Amino acid sequence: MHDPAPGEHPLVTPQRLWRRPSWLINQIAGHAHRVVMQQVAESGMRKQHFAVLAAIEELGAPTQAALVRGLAIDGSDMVAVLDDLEGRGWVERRRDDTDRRRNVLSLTRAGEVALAELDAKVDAAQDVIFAALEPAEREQLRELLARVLEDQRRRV
Amino acid sequence: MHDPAPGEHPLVTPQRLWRRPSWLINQIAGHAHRVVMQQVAESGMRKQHFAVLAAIEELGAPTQAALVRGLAIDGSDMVAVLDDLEGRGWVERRRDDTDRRRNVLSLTRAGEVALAELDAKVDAAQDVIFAALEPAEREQLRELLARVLEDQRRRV
DNA sequence: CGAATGTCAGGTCGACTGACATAG
DNA sequence: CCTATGTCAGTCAACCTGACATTC
Repeated sequence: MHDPAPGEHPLVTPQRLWRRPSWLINQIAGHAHRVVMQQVAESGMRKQHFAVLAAIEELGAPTQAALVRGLAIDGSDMVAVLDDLEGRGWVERRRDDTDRRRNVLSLTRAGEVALAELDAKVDAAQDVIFAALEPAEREQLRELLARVLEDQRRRV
Repeated sequence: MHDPAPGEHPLVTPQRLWRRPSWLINQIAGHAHRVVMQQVAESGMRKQHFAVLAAIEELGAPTQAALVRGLAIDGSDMVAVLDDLEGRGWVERRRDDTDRRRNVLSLTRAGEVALAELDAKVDAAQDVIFAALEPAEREQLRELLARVLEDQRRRV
């Protein structure tokens, strides 16, 4: 289309929505999801795969149930994600001897390598998403968000 | 730092995720979605219905395409939302005489009433979601988010 | 027994893609 | 011709529900 006027599509959004933090968060979450996925999809992964890999490495040898609670990923989906990661040889599931209901998870060496790659890509995505903010402002935002999330979890 | 812990589950989440604003935003967006939906579902609505109603009222008599751009709702989904709103008698679609590709949208009086109700419910949801923040902090958060979103839209 | 864990089948909402007819 | 607009069909990731067998 030709561009005669400076604003061909004004891209108007009602004040009613700009004033709701929940709407803003939702929009940004959508954008963030797109950016992260674009990075992560190059390795054939999704966001949850990264979260699960990161959690397993950092938490030592967690059970599935621990990840379900800590990552707020549904138990049904967790099964599918772990099936996938196990199929790639990045994660090992083994039955806990002391409580045979539980699966204890661990990373393979290939899993650690994959995690390191994903980690860099997700990190790069942050810079794209929050490019508008100075480092100090980004940290300020992070802190406010963390407090909101902590409060939300406390009220479960 | 330590949980008062009536429950035995520490609810551990890796630092790797808490340090990524995009993960925090995603978690909060999920929670916000739940809270808003719970409010709005009482009227048999969804979030997008509210956004569309609010946009039509505030923008005057927009076209569908204007809403698609301004609200970042996909054109396909917009059709379904408007079908629904029109079916309830809250919105009217009429062909634009000067450009017969376009649908011009307007609220009925019943639509205005419904919007007012939804508006109050969505507003109440904000207080639940961001209860952890003082009013000044909430405004600070809103401003940071708005800048991130403005930047994101500028880079289309 | 009751509770927790992992698994499976299925449903919903929102984001998206591709195709299409009509109109400018 | 080419673009914009609205519509339709259908995919996909994330989220959620309910049921179930096994184990504590």
